[in-house]
Amino acid sequence: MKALSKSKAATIYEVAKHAGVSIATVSRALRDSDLVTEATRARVRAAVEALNYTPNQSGRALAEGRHAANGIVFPDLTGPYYAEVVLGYEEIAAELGRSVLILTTHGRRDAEAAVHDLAGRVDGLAVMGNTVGDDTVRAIAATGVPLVLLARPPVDGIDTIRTRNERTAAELAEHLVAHGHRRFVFAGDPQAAPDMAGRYAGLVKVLRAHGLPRPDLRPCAYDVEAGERVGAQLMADPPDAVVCANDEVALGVHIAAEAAGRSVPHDLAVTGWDDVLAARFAGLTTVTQPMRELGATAARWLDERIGERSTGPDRANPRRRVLPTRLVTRRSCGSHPVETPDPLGGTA
Amino acid sequence: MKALSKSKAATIYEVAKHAGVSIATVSRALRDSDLVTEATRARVRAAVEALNYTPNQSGRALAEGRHAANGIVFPDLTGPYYAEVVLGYEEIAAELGRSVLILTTHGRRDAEAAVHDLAGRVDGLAVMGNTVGDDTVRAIAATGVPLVLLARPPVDGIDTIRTRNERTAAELAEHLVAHGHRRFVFAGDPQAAPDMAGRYAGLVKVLRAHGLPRPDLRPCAYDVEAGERVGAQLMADPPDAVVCANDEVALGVHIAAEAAGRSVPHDLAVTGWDDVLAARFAGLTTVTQPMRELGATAARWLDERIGERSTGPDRANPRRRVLPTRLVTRRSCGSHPVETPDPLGGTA
DNA sequence: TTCGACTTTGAAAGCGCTTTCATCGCCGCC
DNA sequence: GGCGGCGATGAAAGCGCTTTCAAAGTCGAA
Repeated sequence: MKALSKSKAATIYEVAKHAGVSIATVSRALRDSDLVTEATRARVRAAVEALNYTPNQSGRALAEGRHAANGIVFPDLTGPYYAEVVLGYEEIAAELGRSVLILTTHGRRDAEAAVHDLAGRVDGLAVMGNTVGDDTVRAIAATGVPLVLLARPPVDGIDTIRTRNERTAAELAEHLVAHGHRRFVFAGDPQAAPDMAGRYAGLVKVLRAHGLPRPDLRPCAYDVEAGERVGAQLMADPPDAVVCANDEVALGVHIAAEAAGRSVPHDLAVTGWDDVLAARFAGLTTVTQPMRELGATAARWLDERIGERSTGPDRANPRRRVLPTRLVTRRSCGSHPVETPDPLGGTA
Repeated sequence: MKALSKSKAATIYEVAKHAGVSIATVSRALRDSDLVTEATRARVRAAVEALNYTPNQSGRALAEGRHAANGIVFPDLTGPYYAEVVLGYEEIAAELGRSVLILTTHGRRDAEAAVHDLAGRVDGLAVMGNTVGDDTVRAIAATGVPLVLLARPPVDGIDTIRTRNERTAAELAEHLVAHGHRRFVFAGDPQAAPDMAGRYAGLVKVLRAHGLPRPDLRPCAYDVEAGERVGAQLMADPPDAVVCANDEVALGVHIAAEAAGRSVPHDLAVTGWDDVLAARFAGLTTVTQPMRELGATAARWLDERIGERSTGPDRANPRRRVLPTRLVTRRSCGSHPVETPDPLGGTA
């Protein structure tokens, strides 16, 4: 019960010696093989206890030819969006006996190398959005590591899960037009992420269908501060509606508008995307996405692909899935609400 | 450039054969050792490219005797709190050349075993709050894996980083008392987490100092729904102030109060903890914590401990740090504000 | 009592990599 | 022209574990 001084972790050899058996027996006893006597198993367990043994998982991974770990790559954890995806992913991966390695590419220049390195540590990898280029994705897929792309356009024969952007954006746009809005601004960068491109496209399509002018495009980062800056610029000559790439931007625009003495939705409508908690309190019209499910589905698909790898057919027919999203109308989208009895709840 | 059909990842042996060198040379070429000719290196690189080689990190870890990975254990990613901590941790770990393995103990019964397993995959481990018992913490520390505890009372000689709870809670309580509040409720469970215990203790101390009755203790979970339930119960006979364990609970109470026709802060004050984005929009008085820094500091300390392990002295003198927190007063704490020119910003 | 069939255990190979140590050329120098 | 020295490379050991294969016990039946 001491061993504290040793500072070097015990190995299976020491456990074997302590228990008076071979390392093979120790391994079997710990793996719940029924090839060992109860008595032997007890002795081994006692030795494990005494030496405070923790199996080295690298050794195990090497011997088994698998890592028992999955990776996930995303731009950043900021905001609840990615956090929820990761959580759903981890939950299912853990159920399936896999650890989860995370990697954010946020402010890195060596992102591609880091992802490659990660690929060498895992049995399967989920990649979110525009974190790395298609070339890297293809190269990793070619090494045989199962991959699933999240919120990103499909690449070759690789499994992909997305959320519905264009159609729900169109629905949102129709709603705004029905409110009487005519001059639109889109705050966000369609080039920055595929999701954003879809949202922009949905908006553009509807405006065109109604013979309205194209939205004024204001590329910006995806945080409150960026929204505030865009909002402040707009306040000189406010449009009818500002469709924002996500809730953070929308909340920033909201703040800027009020700071400039404009009222939302009286003077202008503002909408977001993601339905963060704050959206509820700001009365922000937005869109909910099943983020947890996005992560969970990725983990399940990967597990299946990893299972397939040894047997059966390989990446013949890639899986594709688009998860539904849902418009949540609150008061920020227009001054004459047709809905929303509960100002905090939003419509179902 | 194909190898797609193989489905089996290339090893260093195949690269060596392809390049016409030994595996030692391949290893050296890839590790940027200056022991190889530029010409050789180029040949190796070409072979790596051609075979789409990704080094197996388990093999490397085993050979090097290190994992080049850190772990972090936390209850759940829900809410921005843990996400931010993880992000700060990952950022620094990545800078230091370490991957990050996450593990949530949320709804698990085998949490202790999972943490043990994780300990066998990493060079260092951060453990948040009440995720696992002290025994497990001690057992892992005894194996020689450097550990750092976050938001948790110190255990033996193990490094610990916390945020200031009791003192800032006292400050908050003083503020509320100054507002004239007398009957307090604490919504949250001091038994559930050490942080919560500290917040409760700070409140109790101040009330006693003022000769006021002890707060009415309402244990609850830490999400909006739990807050709503507690809030609904309280509305029959509203107290002067509801001090909540975190912002989510506070926002729930807020919702329940308004649903019951009570106004915050006119009829009762509500305060939270964490300063989530929504707190700004709900005008919630709360406390900010340097969560990112919490994670970042943990990653740095671990790196140092890992470095020490080979040389120098071991866990003789454990490190301890308490990160400062800061009261953010907004309108929810009292109806006659002494501060806060900007209703959305809060005071510095 | 003896033999075969199980059951339990041990010896050893091998997973993919790093690294020490030895070897092999090659250069410059005496 | 021979030799020491050095730079580049290869052979092989070993990291901690799992697993195959063989050996050693154990038991029941003949």
